[in-house]
Amino acid sequence: MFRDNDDDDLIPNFFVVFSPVPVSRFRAGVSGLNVRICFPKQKVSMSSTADGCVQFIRHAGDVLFNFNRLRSRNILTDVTVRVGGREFHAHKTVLMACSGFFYTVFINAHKTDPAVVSLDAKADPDGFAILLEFMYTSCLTLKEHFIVATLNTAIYLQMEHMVETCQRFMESRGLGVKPPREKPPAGSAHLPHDMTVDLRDVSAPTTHYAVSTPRLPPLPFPMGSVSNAKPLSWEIPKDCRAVTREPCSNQGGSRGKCSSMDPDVRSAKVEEAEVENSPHVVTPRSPLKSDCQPNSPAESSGCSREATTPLKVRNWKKYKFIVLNSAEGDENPFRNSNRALEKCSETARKQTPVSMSTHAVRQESKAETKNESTDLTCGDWDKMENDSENHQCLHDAKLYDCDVLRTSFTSNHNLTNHKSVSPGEKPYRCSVCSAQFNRPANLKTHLRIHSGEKPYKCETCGSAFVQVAHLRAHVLIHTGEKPYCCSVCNTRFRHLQTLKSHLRIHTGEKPYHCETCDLRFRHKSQLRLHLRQKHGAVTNIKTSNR
DNA sequence: ATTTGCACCGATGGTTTG
DNA sequence: CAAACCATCGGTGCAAAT
Repeated sequence: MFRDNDDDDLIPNFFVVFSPVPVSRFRAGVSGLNVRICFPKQKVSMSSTADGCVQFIRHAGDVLFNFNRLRSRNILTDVTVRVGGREFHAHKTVLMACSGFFYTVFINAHKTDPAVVSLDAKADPDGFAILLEFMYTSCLTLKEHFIVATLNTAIYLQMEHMVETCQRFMESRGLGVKPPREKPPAGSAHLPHDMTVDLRDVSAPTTHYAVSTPRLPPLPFPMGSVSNAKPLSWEIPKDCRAVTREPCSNQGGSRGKCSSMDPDVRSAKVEEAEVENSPHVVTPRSPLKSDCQPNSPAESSGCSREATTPLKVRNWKKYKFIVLNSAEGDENPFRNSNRALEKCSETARKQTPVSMSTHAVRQESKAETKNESTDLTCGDWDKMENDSENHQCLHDAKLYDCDVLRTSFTSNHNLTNHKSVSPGEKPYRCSVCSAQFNRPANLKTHLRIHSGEKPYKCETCGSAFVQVAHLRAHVLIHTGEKPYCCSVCNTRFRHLQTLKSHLRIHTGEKPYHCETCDLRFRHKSQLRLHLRQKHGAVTNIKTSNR
C-alpha cells in the first residue's frame, strides 16, 4: 500500500548548484518534468564536470519522488498488479526498472499490453506492498513480521538486492531460513512458473484474457521447463536459529539459461556458487539480465527515511496546482480547476462583496502556512485561464465608484478611505531621494532600494528580492509554471505582461506611437530604437489605448 | 536588423488584519 | 485606522529566434 509522506509537497525535479549570481544571468525553464537550463558560459560558477556537463544532484531522487506522487494520485498508472486479492496501481516503467520479473513481463508484451498482472499466490501482498514502496521511495521497510513475505516476494520479482538485504536483515536479527522443501529441478528458471497475466487488449479495454506464462512472447533467454519450476520458499524455523540451506541451481544461474547451458559449464557454475557462498549457505543470485534490463536498485549507503524525506520547496505547491493537484485520481487538472472554480463560485455567493481573487489567494496562503493541501483557487484560475468568461461572474460584486478617479471599490469603507487621501497628497517623503508616497508602506518598500535590503529570498537559488511579489514571479522559473495562456494560439507564458505583449501579435495592436512620423510599434523598445535612429533622441514616448 | 520572450525592478492601490 | 499583505502595472534591458 502506498505510504503517505509526511510532507505533501512535491519537489521540483532539479536542483541547481552554483554560486549566487544575479538571476538575470541565466535562464531556466521547465516543461512538465523536463528541465532546460541555459547558462552563459562565463557568468556562472557551478558544479560541473570538465566537459561542461551540469549535474543536478537531486534530479534522480526528485523524479522518483514525483513518480510516487503520481502513483498516489493514480495519475498515469498503467498497470494493476493483483496480489493475494489486493490490487496495486503502478507505472510499468517503474516496475520494469526495478524488477526483473516485471521487465520480462512487459518487455515481451509489446503486442498485447497487459493492464492487469496477477501474481502467483506465493507472492505475498504485504511483501509486495513493501517492495512496491521501495521501488518508488528507495526506502525498504523491513519488519520481522513481514520479512519472509518480503523475501519471498523479492525472489519472485527478481529483485536481487532486496533479497540480499532481506537476508542480511534476517541474519542480523538471528533469524534463519530453511531450505526449500523441494529442491527445484535442475535448469528450472527463477521466473515463477505459474504466473498468470491478464492481458487487456488496447483496442478493447474491457476485455480480459488470462494466459499462462508459457504463452507469453519469448523471453530473452530460454526458459526451459518453466511450467515445472518451483518458486523458492523459506520459512523461519521455530527455534529461530540459523540454519543452512542448500544451494539452489535456479538461483545461481541465469534466468532460464541453465536448461540450455552445457552441463559441464552448468556444473562448474554451481560449484563456483557453492565455493563462493560457503558450503552451506547460498545467497540467492540475481538471474542474468538481458542487454537492456536495468540493474536492480541497490541499497544506498545513505538509505534512511530521513534521507528520503523531501526538502520542502514551498512554491512547488503552485506547480502542484496545475500539474498534479486536484482531486485524487483525476488526471485532468483543468477538470479539477472547474471543480475548484465551482467551489470558489459557491464561496463567492456566500461572501460579501470582496475581491474573490484576493480572498482565494489569501485562503491559499493560509493553507500553505499550515502546510495543508489546497485546491486550485479562483486566483489561480485567473492566472491559468485568462479568458475564462465564467470566472467573470464571480467578480460581479457590488462596487463603489469614485466619481473623481473613475475607479471602483468593493466597499464603501474603502471608498471613504480612498477619498481621505487623494493622489495629488503624498505626505511621505524619502529622505534620500525625496520621492513622495501616499502611504508609509510604499515609502518603506521604496527605502529598501536605498538600503539594499532584500528580505525575500528564493530557497532554490538564493536570489533575493525587495518585494514578495517579485519573489513569487521569480520562483516560476524553478517550478516551470507558465500560468498565462494565449487563448488564440495556446502559447503559455510565465508573466502576464509577456502574454499581454504577445496578444498584440494577434490583435495587431501597436500601442507605441512616434508622433513625428506617425509610425506605430508593438514594443516600446522598437519605438525607442526608432527614435534613436531616426530622430536622435528618446523623447515623447507615448502609448495609445492606455 | 528586427521580432519576440524573459526576467527584474519600482511603484500603486485594493483588501485584510489586529 | 494604521500596518500588512497582496496583485497588478509599467518600465527596462537582455538575449534568443527569425
